Formats: sequence, structure tokens, C-alpha cells
Amino acid sequence: MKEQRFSQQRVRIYQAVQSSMEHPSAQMVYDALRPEMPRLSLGTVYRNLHQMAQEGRLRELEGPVARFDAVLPPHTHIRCVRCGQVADLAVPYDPALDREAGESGWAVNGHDLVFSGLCPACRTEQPLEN
Amino acid sequence: MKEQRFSQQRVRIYQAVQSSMEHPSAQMVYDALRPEMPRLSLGTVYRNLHQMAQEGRLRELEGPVARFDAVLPPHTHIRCVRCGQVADLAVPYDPALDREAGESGWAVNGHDLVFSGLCPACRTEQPLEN
DNA sequence: TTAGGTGCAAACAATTTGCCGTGTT
DNA sequence: AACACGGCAAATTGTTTGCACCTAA
Repeated sequence: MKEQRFSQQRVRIYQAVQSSMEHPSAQMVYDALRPEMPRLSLGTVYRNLHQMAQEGRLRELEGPVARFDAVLPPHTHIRCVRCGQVADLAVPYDPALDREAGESGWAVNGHDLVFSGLCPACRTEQPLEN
Repeated sequence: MKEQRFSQQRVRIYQAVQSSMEHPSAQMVYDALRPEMPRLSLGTVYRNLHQMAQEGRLRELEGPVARFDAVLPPHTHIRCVRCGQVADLAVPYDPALDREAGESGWAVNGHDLVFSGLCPACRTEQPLEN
């Protein structure tokens, strides 16, 4: 793997993910940093998030739009099907399952336990009629 | 909800998902049906898959590219990080977790338990150097 | 007959990439 | 100075949608 440098952009992007409670998407990180880094480009945000995910410095949560988490130990998430919000959830995550899954012929990396539903804000909204 | 008709396309699209072991994507369904339905369009495949998912006749598995499953009872999946293949996995799925998650203030729909790793084919491939 | 469905092409949205000048080491 | 990195804009990819014609009921 290539040598790593510490550009201001990379550092600030990492901090933006780490300091956010909302498991931000690339766009959210971009929006958060733009005020203080007006020349920042969205491509750079994507490049760095993806790179840090590959190095294992960030965790990428997949879905219709990718979210990022600076908390590395695997844990449970819940995603709002209406607004896309992602939050941590205090439901136990069982690493032992990975061993069990290993008997399948696959080389198992790990697993994601992701709930879905309506977040507190969205559940009170009008369900959109049709 | 609107009246449902049974167009040939919808029926064949459903059958294509049901008869496939591979949790096909829209593109895969399209490719599978094209030989026998040369005028089928990819838009129609997307429209029908999405509609049947909303009706609950299909289950949509999200990820970088959406996959569809005709087996409705929730169960465990595993996805290959290299080729994207999705398979069923004989790791127990615990519906009781949904009740537990309900204490969070969210209106919980359910959850997905998705492992990731390398499928038998990909694990023997050269890990791409860099 | 009449709503819902289809094909097609254009529109979109998320993400990736090539190029070339800049900044870190 | 060397090579990784950033900005920018164009390119890709997955998915959705508007419209005019078609078809199941």
C-alpha cells in the first residue's frame, strides 16, 4: 500500500466524520466543510472517504447512498426508510456469528446488522397518500 | 392501492426472480429475459421490480446495486465484496430482535442480517496488487 | 372502453476518473 | 525534487420518469 500523507483535506474530512453523530454521507461531509474550505471539491471527499475506508480508518455503511462511521468496532445500526437517517442502536451485535458463517465455503469478513423503520421525526409525518 | 393487472412482462419478471438462485439485480433479470422477450426494456424491469417490492410480493436487498428475492420470510444473506454475488446463508435470523429495537423511539419494520466476504470463486483469485 | 402497462429515450443522482497544477515530505 | 494529492469537469453507472402507443379486464 502506498505511502500516506496528511493533507489538510484528509484530516478535516476524517474529523468531520468522527465528530458527527449522524454517520454522514459524502455530500453531508462536503456541506459541513464547505464553509471553512470553500475550494474543497466533492470528488476529493469521495476519494478520501473511500481511501480511508479501504485502510480501515473508517467504516462504510452501504445503502442507497453510502454513509461513513468513524467508530470501528462493529455495532448495530438503524436506517430511516423515509429520510435516510442512520443511527446507532443498542441491540447486541454478536461477533460469534462470523465463525458460524465461515462453514459456508466463503471467506467471511464480518456482518452488518441493520434495522429499518421510521425515525422519530418521520413517524409523526403524514404518510404520503396516493 | 391501484388495481393490479397481469401483463406478460410482470409475470415473466416475477418468475425470473423466483426461479433464480442468485438474487438477481434488475440488469440480471433483463439479461435473462431478453432472449425470449427482445422488446423488453430495462425501465420496465425496474418499474415492475420496484412495484412488486412495494406490494410485498418481492423483497428488495439494498446495496451498491439492488438485488431482489422472491423468498419473503426474512433470512440471512451473504454478499461477495469482490463480485457482488448474493447468497442465502444458514445462520439463524432472530425476529425477536425487532421487538427489542422498538424501544428506541423508532417505528421498526424489521432488520437485515448481511454477511460480507469473498465467495468460493473469488477467494481463489489473485488478490489484485497495487 | 379505460385505466394501467410498455418501450424508448431523456433526465437524474451518486460516484468515479483523467488531467494537470499544487503541497507534503 | 518526487510523488501523493486536490480541484475541476467530464464520464460512468444505477435508477427514474415523461410521453405516446398498447393491452388486459
